[in-house]
Amino acid sequence: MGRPPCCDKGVKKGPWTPEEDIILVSYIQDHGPGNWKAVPTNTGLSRCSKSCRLRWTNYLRPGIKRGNFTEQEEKMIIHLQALLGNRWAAIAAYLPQRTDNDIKNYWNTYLKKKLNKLEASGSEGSLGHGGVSVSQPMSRGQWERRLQTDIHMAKKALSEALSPKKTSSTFLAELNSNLSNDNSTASFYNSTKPTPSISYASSADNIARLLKGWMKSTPKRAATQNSIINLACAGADTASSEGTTKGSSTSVELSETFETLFGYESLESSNSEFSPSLSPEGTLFQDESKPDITGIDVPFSLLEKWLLDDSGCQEKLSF
DNA sequence: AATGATTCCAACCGCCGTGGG
DNA sequence: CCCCACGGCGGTTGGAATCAT
Repeated sequence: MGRPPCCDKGVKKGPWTPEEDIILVSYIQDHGPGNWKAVPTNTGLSRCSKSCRLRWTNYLRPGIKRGNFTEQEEKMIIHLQALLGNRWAAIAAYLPQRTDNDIKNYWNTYLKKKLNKLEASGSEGSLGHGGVSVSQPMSRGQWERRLQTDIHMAKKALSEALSPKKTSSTFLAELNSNLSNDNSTASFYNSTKPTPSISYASSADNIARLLKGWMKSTPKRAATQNSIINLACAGADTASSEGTTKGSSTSVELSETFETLFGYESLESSNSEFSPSLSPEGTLFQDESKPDITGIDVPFSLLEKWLLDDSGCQEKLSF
């Protein structure tokens, strides 16, 4: 039997208006994201719950970077797509500022063509393992083993970082320092060149910014353990998981450690400006759309380094 | 300038997993 | 157990924007 449509007839479809966005954002300000079923009822929006959730997670949620994928992001997507397949939500976990929908669109409209073009032009191997359809000098199994090794190393590094000598603030300071010192990473995080988007996109941005002060007044509501981990690690469930390590004991321990170490207060004090890169608001909200970061194992910078490190078997991308 | 083709992306659709009753 | 509601995910689509002729 077919499942009845989630949306009754009468619900509005199509593009969201600024007014609808404001209503939705206002509601989420008051109640926090979640319980989407109740959103249309409580707001009077003629939208189905899924539509509301999608609008929030893909567009209105703070901390989203739109358009202009950097070369680093591009590489990461290619790498991760090769590793994980079309698991866009998992891939998006590694690109905290991007939504799965965005990545999926980017892949389907741009990267896939690029790769196909490369393949057709005979520059086989130029992507190394990165290209899905490009011949792979290293087998998937080999990549997974390498990944495991790197994850192990990353865990070790994380443990060191979490040693009692280091306070959360120093760790965060180091993290920030790493992010800003590493050229590739810095450019990755700081490339906030505004999208030449339509006017409404900008206004949606502004709507998201309305939330700037909200989390500070209601920090606990949407703040979860994972979101805090998100800030430090920025997602890493699937690298090791691919059906294996979600919720592993190590992950849980690390999660708990993070939870203990990083209270909301420390996050708040370290970020007064709404930053698209390391904003607590952003990451907190990202948690709503990417909650499945339970298997946090690897500091993002390390994983990213690995992903972008082509020394092993990756040649320079030359599109 | 007009028009047809192509690109891009926001939003929708339908399936799946999960948790509560 | 089974059923159902819900949230999440990946695939697909419609139409606006852009490009080519």
